[in-house]
Amino acid sequence: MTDQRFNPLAADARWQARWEQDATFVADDASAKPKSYILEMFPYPSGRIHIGHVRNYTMGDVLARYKRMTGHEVLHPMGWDAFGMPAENAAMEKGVHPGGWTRDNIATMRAQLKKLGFAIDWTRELATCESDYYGHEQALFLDLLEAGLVYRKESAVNWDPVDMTVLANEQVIDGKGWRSGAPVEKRKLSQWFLKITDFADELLDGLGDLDKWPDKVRLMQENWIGKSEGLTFRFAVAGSSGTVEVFSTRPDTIFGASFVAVAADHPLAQRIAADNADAAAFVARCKQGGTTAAEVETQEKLGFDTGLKAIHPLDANIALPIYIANFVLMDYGSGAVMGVPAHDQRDLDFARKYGLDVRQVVTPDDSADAVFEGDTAFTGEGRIVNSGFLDGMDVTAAGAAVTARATSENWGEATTTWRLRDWGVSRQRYWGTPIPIIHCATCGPVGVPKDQLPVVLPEDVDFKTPGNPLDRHPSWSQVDCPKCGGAARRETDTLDTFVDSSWYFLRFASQPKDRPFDPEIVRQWLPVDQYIGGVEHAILHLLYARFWTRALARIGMIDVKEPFAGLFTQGMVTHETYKAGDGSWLSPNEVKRDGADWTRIIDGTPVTPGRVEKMSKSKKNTIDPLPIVDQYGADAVRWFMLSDSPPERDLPWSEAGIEGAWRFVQRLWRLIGSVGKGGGETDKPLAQKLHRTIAGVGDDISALAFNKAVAKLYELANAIEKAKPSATRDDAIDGLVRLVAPMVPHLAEEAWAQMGRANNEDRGLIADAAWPVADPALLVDDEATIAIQVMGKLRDTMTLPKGMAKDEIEAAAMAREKIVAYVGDSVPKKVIVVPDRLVNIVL
RNA sequence: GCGGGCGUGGCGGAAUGGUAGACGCAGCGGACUUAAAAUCCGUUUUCCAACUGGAAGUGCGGGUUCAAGUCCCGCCGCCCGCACCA
Repeated sequence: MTDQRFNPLAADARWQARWEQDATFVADDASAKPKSYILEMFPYPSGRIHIGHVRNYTMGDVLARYKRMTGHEVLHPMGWDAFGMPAENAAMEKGVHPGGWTRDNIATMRAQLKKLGFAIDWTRELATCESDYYGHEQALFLDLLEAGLVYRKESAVNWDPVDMTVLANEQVIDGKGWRSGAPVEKRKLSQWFLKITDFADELLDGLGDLDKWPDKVRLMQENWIGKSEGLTFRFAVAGSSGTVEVFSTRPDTIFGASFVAVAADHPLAQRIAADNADAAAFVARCKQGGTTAAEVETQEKLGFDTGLKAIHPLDANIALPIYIANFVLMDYGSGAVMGVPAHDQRDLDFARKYGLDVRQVVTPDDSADAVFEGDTAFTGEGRIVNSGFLDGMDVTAAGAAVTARATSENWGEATTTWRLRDWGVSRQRYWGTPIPIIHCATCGPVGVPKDQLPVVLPEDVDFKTPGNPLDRHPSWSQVDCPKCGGAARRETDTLDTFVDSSWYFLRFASQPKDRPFDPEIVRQWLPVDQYIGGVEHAILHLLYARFWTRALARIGMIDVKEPFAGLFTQGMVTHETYKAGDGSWLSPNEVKRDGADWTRIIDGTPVTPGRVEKMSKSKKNTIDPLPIVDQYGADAVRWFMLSDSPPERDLPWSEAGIEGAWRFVQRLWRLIGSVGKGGGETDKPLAQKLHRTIAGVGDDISALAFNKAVAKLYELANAIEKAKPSATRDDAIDGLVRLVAPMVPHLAEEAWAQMGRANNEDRGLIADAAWPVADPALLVDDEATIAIQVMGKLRDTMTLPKGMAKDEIEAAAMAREKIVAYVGDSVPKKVIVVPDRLVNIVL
């Protein structure tokens, strides 16, 4: 009845054209069905689709198709995160325009995605680099500005003194600019910030409701927001009227303080540096190096003794040296800390280095030496010692006592501090959304009136000189002030691309021309039911999108607070690496395998296979999925993406794996071709297998456990192959086709048509067919295999009817020949019986 | 440095605290074939015994439990994030 072999090249094109022609996957805003919004993180148009994309979109696609078959109206859109630095780098390196480069890449990648047969509603495609997207973003920015959620302040950037340009963190390598090689400096610029800290509490509390998010992501966000309760208090500075304010989460250790440290850009440090050359040199040295936390925290801890003394608020006889230190961050707390070396590792390292006192004030036992030995700080619970009125209290009580005293004596107060900082969105770059602000000498910064939006990026820019082309553009920035009409200047910074990705899921739901979205339609689709992307976005993108959504909710534009009800973080695709004799990396298509050995194809020289690693251009272990799609068809590639590795873990790409998938696709095809040979016979074991598979595969797909669904489908296929022709077998094949349809949709459509089902249901497509329903009666087993252990070791198994009483099971176990041999004459001390599972005899 | 995760055969992995290794890949043996491809059948944790069996075994070291891959404590290794990569 069917062709001998499944021909994916013909089938893929045929069904893709059919789906497009029928508008099969176009989401209907007016549908009465329950909605399901499935979204994968949209790609950056880097040039070509890579395997990671294929894996990501295949997962979402299976879920989207499964939801369709289970009666949902599915929204599964696709777009392009199209602004960003790679386009500008391409412009500088290849002399192409960022816009042209980006749009060409989009065209290529769209065509590539279409070849994979994804069930995407392409009518909603968007690209963030087009003014019909970013213009609305500018309007939203102005709304937030009006609501008081946007402000301007100074903030440090990485400055390359040779290229005279701002560098991104990834452009700073070992503290040097990636192009110039010059040591990078921190430089302060006036920049725009969004008040995400206003939402810190909400964003933290909201995590509690996100029960379909991985715990690890919620935990990471919780730690990132970093709520900490403590005491803000002031030290008087000896010999002056000034004070230094510090924040500490451990006020109980206040008598253990042996120094105070301030950040290099703390006002006190600045003041001292103004008339102390050594201090100025130290402050300048702290400005060297990059701005990242990792860099700051791995630097050698350095301090500069200012000579000033801080008076201990609880004992005026204690004077603590005040240091300027490179590990204290101006952005956190008050930019100054008290150092308690005995109970904080970083403080201890610092004290040892500079020969400062180390006073122990918390003890886990009764030892109460005033002097702390050793190089490991004690940070645990214990009793307070050497601390005057606090002695004998536990850590919590002592903290409360100090806070109460500070409050009553007015030198400090209980404070909640957050690690989360406001979101700096200014970027000194061209290829991004222009910030819709006009700077006027008399009126200050003024928002561009909404009727003048979008502020469109000029196309005529040059990239021959480094720095921001918008800033250098001869006329673009010259405008009149919207308020006073006087000569003014446009803001030439653009928005962080994370802003673009903070609301694209709203625009997918609804895209009117005259406003960012229609709130009514957004209400229907949002929240996204299942969002899928890499863990690398666990914090920034996901937190910013949560914030942006809440900000829009606060100003009354939408009523959803959490954009993503369900989240799944998928693993990377990895590949073995290969090294030539000279140590250079080789790509997989430059090498071949001879038995256990690997050789280089061009000259037959030996090759050393290396570790399986994340695909990267530098190690040349990348695989281009498109030639593989052309060779094996979309279904084999999709099947391989789903089999074996759990989706949250890394997937090692292998030639053998794709060939295995190809063989399975062909095997399925032959199996389906054998349908219709049965008469009226039934085959109960096969029916049970089918219905268990139906139940299991549905559960597995819902949980995104695709590898488990695949394993169950293999088992069903094996069982059908072994079964004799029967009506049950034909039913099982029908079921199998429906069950594999979300994963190998082209083959399933082809089979559906060949099986003559095309005219029976809906529009004749399996994409619209119903997901089978498991018969509960066939899911239960009437027998159980029971393990028999003696002293916890498996010695025998027996098969008994399900639901037998414990004592009957025990008696049956004790009567087994093997068990009698093990137990002998001894009387068991105890026998544990888990009905239908196991018996454990303890001697 | 800080935060988070992961670690099970040759490989990818499966396993509500209850029979570790389902399912797949690769390998090995066989059938079919003039031959090959394709396909099909069997086999495959390690060690000892070589028949039926026994012992060890889930990164390392401890612990809880009748029972631990799973729970607890301490390590090691690798991966992700650290606010201007997306």
